[in-house]
Amino acid sequence: MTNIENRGNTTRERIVAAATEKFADKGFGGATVAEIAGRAGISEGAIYRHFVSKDELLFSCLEPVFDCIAKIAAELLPPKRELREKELEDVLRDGIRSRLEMFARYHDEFKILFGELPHSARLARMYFDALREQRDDLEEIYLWFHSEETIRRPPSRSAFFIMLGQVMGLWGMQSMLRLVEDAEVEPPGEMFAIDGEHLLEDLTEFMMYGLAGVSAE
Amino acid sequence: MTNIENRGNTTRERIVAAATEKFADKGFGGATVAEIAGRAGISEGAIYRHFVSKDELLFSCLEPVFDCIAKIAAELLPPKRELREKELEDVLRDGIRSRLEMFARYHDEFKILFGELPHSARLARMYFDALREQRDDLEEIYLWFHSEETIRRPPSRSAFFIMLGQVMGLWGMQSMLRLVEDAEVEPPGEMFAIDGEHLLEDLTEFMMYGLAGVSAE
Amino acid sequence: MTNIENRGNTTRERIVAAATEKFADKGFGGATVAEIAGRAGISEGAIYRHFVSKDELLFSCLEPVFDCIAKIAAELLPPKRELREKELEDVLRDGIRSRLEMFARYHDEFKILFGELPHSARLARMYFDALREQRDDLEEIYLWFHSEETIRRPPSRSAFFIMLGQVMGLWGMQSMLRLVEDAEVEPPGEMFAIDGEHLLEDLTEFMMYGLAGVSAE
Amino acid sequence: MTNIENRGNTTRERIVAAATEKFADKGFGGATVAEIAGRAGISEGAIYRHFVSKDELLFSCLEPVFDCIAKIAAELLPPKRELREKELEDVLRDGIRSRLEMFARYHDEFKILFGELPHSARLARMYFDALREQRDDLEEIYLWFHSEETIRRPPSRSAFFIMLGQVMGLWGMQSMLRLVEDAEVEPPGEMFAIDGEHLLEDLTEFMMYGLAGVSAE
DNA sequence: TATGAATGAGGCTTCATTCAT
DNA sequence: AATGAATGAAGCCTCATTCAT
Repeated sequence: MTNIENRGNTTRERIVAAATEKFADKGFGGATVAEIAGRAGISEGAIYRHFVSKDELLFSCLEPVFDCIAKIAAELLPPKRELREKELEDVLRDGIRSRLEMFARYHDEFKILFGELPHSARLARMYFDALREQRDDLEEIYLWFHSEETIRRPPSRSAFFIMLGQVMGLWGMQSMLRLVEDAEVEPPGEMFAIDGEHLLEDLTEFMMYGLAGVSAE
Repeated sequence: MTNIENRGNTTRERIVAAATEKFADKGFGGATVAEIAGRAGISEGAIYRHFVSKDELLFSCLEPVFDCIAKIAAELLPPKRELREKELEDVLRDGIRSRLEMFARYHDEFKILFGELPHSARLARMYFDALREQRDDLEEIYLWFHSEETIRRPPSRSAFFIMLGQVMGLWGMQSMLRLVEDAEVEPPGEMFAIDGEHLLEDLTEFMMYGLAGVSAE
Repeated sequence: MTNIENRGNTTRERIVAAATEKFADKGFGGATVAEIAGRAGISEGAIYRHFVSKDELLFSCLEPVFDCIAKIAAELLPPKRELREKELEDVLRDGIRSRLEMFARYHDEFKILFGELPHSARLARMYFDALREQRDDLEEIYLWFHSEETIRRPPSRSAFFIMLGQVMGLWGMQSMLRLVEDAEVEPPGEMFAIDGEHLLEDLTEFMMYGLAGVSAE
Repeated sequence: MTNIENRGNTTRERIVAAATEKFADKGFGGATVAEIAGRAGISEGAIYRHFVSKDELLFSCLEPVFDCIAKIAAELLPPKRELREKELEDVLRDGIRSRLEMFARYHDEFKILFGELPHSARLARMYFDALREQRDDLEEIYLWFHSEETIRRPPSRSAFFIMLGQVMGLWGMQSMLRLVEDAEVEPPGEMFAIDGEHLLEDLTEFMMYGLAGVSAE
């Protein structure tokens, strides 16, 4: 357990770091303000000098995720302009990689987000707002590759929804992996002995050609 | 909100029904014994004649899911014997359908399970145990279709993990859909206006051929 | 643990036997009606057909003790009439023996009584009433032996109080012994390896001559 | 009822004082945390900043008794070194007096201790441990006076057990007296109209020479 | 700013007692 | 008479939040 002090110089940053850790570990309801304060190395009351309530602290913890989701979406745009020079496979690989990296980097934050999402209308609203933006970028890319005849079918109604499902699947894999890594539970056999780089390749291939497909050429 | 009395005749069943509803709605920690009792139409203390603790009540709520997961795995076996007569596409479609149905039928239960999984070692262990069994069946099917040359590649280390990811993705889609349906939040545009039957077809197609692949023949 | 059914044929007697056992073991407050019912082999509700409340059950358990205290006092009387033919030592020995037997026979009951006495005015009143009767008998005996010049000093104000103290001491010894015998705790060395018959003799001698005294003759 | 604030300046001390009072009055199980808090003039929850549980509070209340028992035992030692210059009678009188004072000073604490002893293995163990130490000191004194021929008989197996009984008897007398003094019950006649100084003398005499004995000289 | 004791509402659980069967 | 499910009051304990220092 690294010294939490490294993660931020200001008291406020230390509190957010401690809270993120605890919320991820025990859930929002399961973590207590007292233990967050303890982890941050300050007193219980001091937290309320920086955050008006435990709820506000939660949203402060999640700020980075929403920023990150927005940034990821933004990253899709620039390539779009150079799309001519790119293969779908590379775009897919980059998208998967950046999302896996995002989930790894902000694992605690996403764990909190997806954990509380179902019980907080406000959070759900925020998340869906972030989603909306991505969809539009996604559509542009989709249509481009369809016009290039790399993607065979025009975007069905389900298309973007399926892509969302793919991202959720990515999260599911990541979090299962972490659950096992954290050694809290016995892993179910060699199923979880996954090598990151191979996974990325296999995933890209799967999303390109499925289980049974081959390249059209 | 339907009358909960319909869901079971015995008090015990009514309690489980009420608890499942509340746990799904607010999370295990967020739901109180008092409100479960209220929903079940009995007094708080009465719950403890039927369940030794709130924890035991949680596990009683989840029993159906574990039974169901086991049953789903079992369902894979019989088709396996008739595999010769079946196309991979049909097997895939059936698998997706049965999982979507499972997630729909036991939506509350899975919501509880996946919500508590990260914070309960015991639950995680139970879930992973259930997973292990499925993997073996999956492998047999995979190998069969590979020997038939329908599936192009031998099972990589990632293969079953990716399949797990696909199932998690299915759950992610379902729960997002429900979140929106429950009208607690504004849906993010027409992205969620999904028709079940089309989704099933599109998903099957996607898992068969990916975004860019075509049939080998 | 002997079958409690032996201790009484009627349901009421079985309840009293079970309650006495449980009250002695866990205290009045610590024992629950449910476990008493369980031990008696009947249902919880059935107890209330025989006793109006847990309190009444307590007093029913203690009836035998009060009867016994009265009987012990009565036993002192007959010897008094034959006092001429008896030595003080024998009277003492008999008195000690009968009390040790009483404490052994009604150990549970006395444990309950002395346990609740300090917290129940009603119980205290009942006990003191029983005490009063004994005092009068005691005085008669005391005076007789004093007139015989076996007891050297006229009864001081403290005399009967000291005798009461001796009886309490007897109870203290008995209950300590039982506590150790019940093997719930490590006995403090060989201090508790006591032989009943020797104890009786030693006690009689102690009460006759103290640590340092000798017979006057 | 004196203002409890006098008994300690710190909140913790006030809580212990209030708890001791309540536990003595109603027993450990009978006293509620709420009424202890009320008596201490603080809120219920505040108690848990100072004590981890009601149980721990109990042991904190009893600390003084165990300290005192140890001290009493220690006090026996110094006189032992000056035993040559002392009469057994003085040693007895001092021993009785110090115990009566101990029981008076820590009356509530001993009431709690002897009340819970039969139902708490942990407490019983602690008490017996304290007893063990005393026994060794007692033996030394006993043997000394026996070698001096003041005590007539070599220590029988029962000897120390009888001494324990005497101490229990002392406690019995004290607590009966207090029960009556507290005016909760009608005293059983003049039996309890005891004068402390006379009692001490009479007890010393009784323990020296019993009912019938005289000095050997 | 920071502390940490204190609050008070509320959570889980127990249990004497009642009541329909 | 008996059952045992149900009640409801109360007990122990937790914790977000406040406040005097």
